[in-house]
Amino acid sequence: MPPDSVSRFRRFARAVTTEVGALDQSFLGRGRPLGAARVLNAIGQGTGDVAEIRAYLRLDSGLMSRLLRGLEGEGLIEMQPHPEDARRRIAALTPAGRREFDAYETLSNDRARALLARHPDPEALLAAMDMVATALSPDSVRLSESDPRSPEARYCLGEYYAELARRFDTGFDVSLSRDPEAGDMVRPRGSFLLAQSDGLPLGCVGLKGQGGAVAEVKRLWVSPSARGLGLARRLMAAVESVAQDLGIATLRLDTNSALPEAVALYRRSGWHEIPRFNDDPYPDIFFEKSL
Amino acid sequence: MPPDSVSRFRRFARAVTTEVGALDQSFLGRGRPLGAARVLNAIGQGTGDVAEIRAYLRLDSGLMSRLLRGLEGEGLIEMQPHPEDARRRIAALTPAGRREFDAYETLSNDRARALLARHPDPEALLAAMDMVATALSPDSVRLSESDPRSPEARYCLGEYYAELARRFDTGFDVSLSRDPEAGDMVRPRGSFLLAQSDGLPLGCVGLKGQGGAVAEVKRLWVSPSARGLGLARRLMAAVESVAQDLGIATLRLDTNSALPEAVALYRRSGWHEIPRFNDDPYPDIFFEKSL
DNA sequence: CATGGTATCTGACTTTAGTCAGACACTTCC
DNA sequence: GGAAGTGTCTGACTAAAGTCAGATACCATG
Repeated sequence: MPPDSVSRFRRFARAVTTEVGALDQSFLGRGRPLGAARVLNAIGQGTGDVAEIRAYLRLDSGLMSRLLRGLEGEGLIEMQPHPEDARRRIAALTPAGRREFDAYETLSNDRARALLARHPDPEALLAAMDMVATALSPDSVRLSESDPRSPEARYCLGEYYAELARRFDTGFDVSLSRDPEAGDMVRPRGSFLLAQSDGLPLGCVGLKGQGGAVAEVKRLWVSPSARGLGLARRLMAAVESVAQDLGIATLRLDTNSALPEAVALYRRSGWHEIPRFNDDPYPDIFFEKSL
Repeated sequence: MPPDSVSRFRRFARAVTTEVGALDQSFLGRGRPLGAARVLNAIGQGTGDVAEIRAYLRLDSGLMSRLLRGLEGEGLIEMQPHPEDARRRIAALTPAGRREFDAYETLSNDRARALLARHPDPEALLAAMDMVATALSPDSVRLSESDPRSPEARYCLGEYYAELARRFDTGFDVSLSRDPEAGDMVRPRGSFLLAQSDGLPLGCVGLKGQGGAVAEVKRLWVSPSARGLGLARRLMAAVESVAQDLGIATLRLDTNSALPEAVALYRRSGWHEIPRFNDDPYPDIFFEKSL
C-alpha cells in the first residue's frame, strides 16, 4: 500500500493512542482508579466548579457525585458552596490534594521531558505537535487583550522578530526599527491582542496610539503552526473593533513587500495604500483605513 | 505562563486525548463494547493469529478467549487451527465480519478525511503527524528488502528526486542521471532496502550490482520526519551486510557536496574519497569502501 | 408564592474490563 | 518417552464504569 493521506493519518492515530494508553497506565500506579485521577486533575487545573468538570469529562451526575465523595473521603478535596448559586458546588484541593495533584503532574511532565529529550530536534517536534494540536481543536483559538509585556506577548514578539530576520535579505535588527513603547499599546492609548489556543500563544497584533484620532497597527504575527486558519483576519477585525471603541477614526500601518501574504490581506480587507509616513528603514509599503 | 516545551507537549496531549476519546465514542455507536470492536479491528488488519492480537492489545488470555467467543457468536469471525501448531488458533472474518470491520474502517477514515479536508495545508499537517508518530514510536522502524518497483519504494524514490531538485541550485532531472535499471537492484545482482514504521516508508537505499565484485550504493534517502534517528547509518550498515552476502568485495558511491550530511556520514563510517568514476552530471564527490 | 427548571445526591442496578488458578492439549527438548 | 513449557479455554471472582429513576434543595419567573 502506498502511504496515502488516510493511512498516514491513521498511523499517527495508532501511535498517539498507544502513548495516551501508556500515560493512563502510569496514572494507575498511584493506587486510584482512572476516573478519580481524572477528576482530581480537572480540579487542580481549572475552576473546581462541579458542573464544568462534569461537562469537560462527560460524566454522569451520579458517577461524578460518587467520585467527588471518594476524593473527599481521601482528604484530597473540600467541597464549598457556590457563592452565587447555592445549588452548585465548588471543589478545592486540600494541601494533601495539592501534593497528590502535583504527583500526577510530575508523571505527565516527566513523560513529556523524556520524549523531548530523546528526540534529535525537539523544537521541530514541538512545532509539529503545535500544528497537530491546533488542527485537532481549531475552534478553540481565543482572542484576548493582554499587556504587551506579558510572557505570552513577549513570546509572540520574539517569534515575530525572528521571522522578520529570516524573511528580510538584510536581516532585521529590532533596535533599528521604531520599537513602540509598550505604554503606547495599552489602554487607553492603544491595545495589544493575543490569539491563544489552550494557553499556547498563536498570534498577536498591536494597536499603537498617542491619544489622537489616528493610530497605528503594529506587530501582526501568526504562528506557522496556525497559518491558513484565518487567524490574521480575525486579529485584524478585532483590532479594528478595539480602535473604534477607543474613538480612533483612522488606522495606519507599515509593512514590507517581502511579506506578500500580509499585503494581500490588507488589500482584501479594505485598506488602501498611502505614501510613506515614517522613516523606518524596514517598511516599504504603507496602508491606511478609515473606520 | 510562557509556552515552555513541557506545556506545549501537554497541550498536544490534551488535544489528541480528546480526539482519541471521540473516536472511541463513535466506535461504541455500533452497539458493541470497545474491547470487542478492538479485537475485530485487529483481526481485520492483521494475521488473525490469536497470540499476536493478544500481545498487541495486551489482553489477558481469559478475556481474549471470551471476546473471541462473543464475536464468533455474532457470526463475525470463524476460528481455525494454526497449520503448524495445533495449540494456536487463527481468527478469520466471515463475510458479515468483513462488512462490520469495513464499517469501523469507514468511521476512522471519514474522521481522518474530515480533519484533513478542513485544514488549509494537509500535506504540512501530515508531515507533522509523521514526525510525531515517528517520535512516539522510534523503536518501530524496521528495515526490509523490497522490490524497487513496489509502491513503497516508488514513494521513497519520488521523495528522493523531489528533494534533490530542491537542494541542487540547478534542479534535478532524473532522465539526465544514470537511472539504474530496477533489475540491477534486485537479487542476485543487487538489492533494495526500505525502512518502514508501521507501514509508512521512512527511508531507502539501493545496491546496484552487475554480477561482479564491485557494486554501487545508490538512492540513500531518509524522510525529513525521521532524520536524526540514525536511520541513514542503519540503512548503510544493512546494505553493506547485504553486499557481503552477495559476495561483493568493493562498494562505491557518488554523491554531491550539496548534501553535506550524507558526505559526513560516509566519512564517519569508513568510506574514503576516490576520483570520479562516472560521467553523471550531478555528483561531484566519489567514495569507495572495501568490505 | 406557586410553577417549572436546574444542580446535585442517593440507591439500585447493569455492563465492561480485568484477574487468577487450574484444566487441557499440544510442542520442544533432553 | 518423559519433563518442562506453551497457547488456549473455563469458571469464579473483583473492580470500575456507566445508567436510571427518584429525592432534595435551590433558582427564576410570572
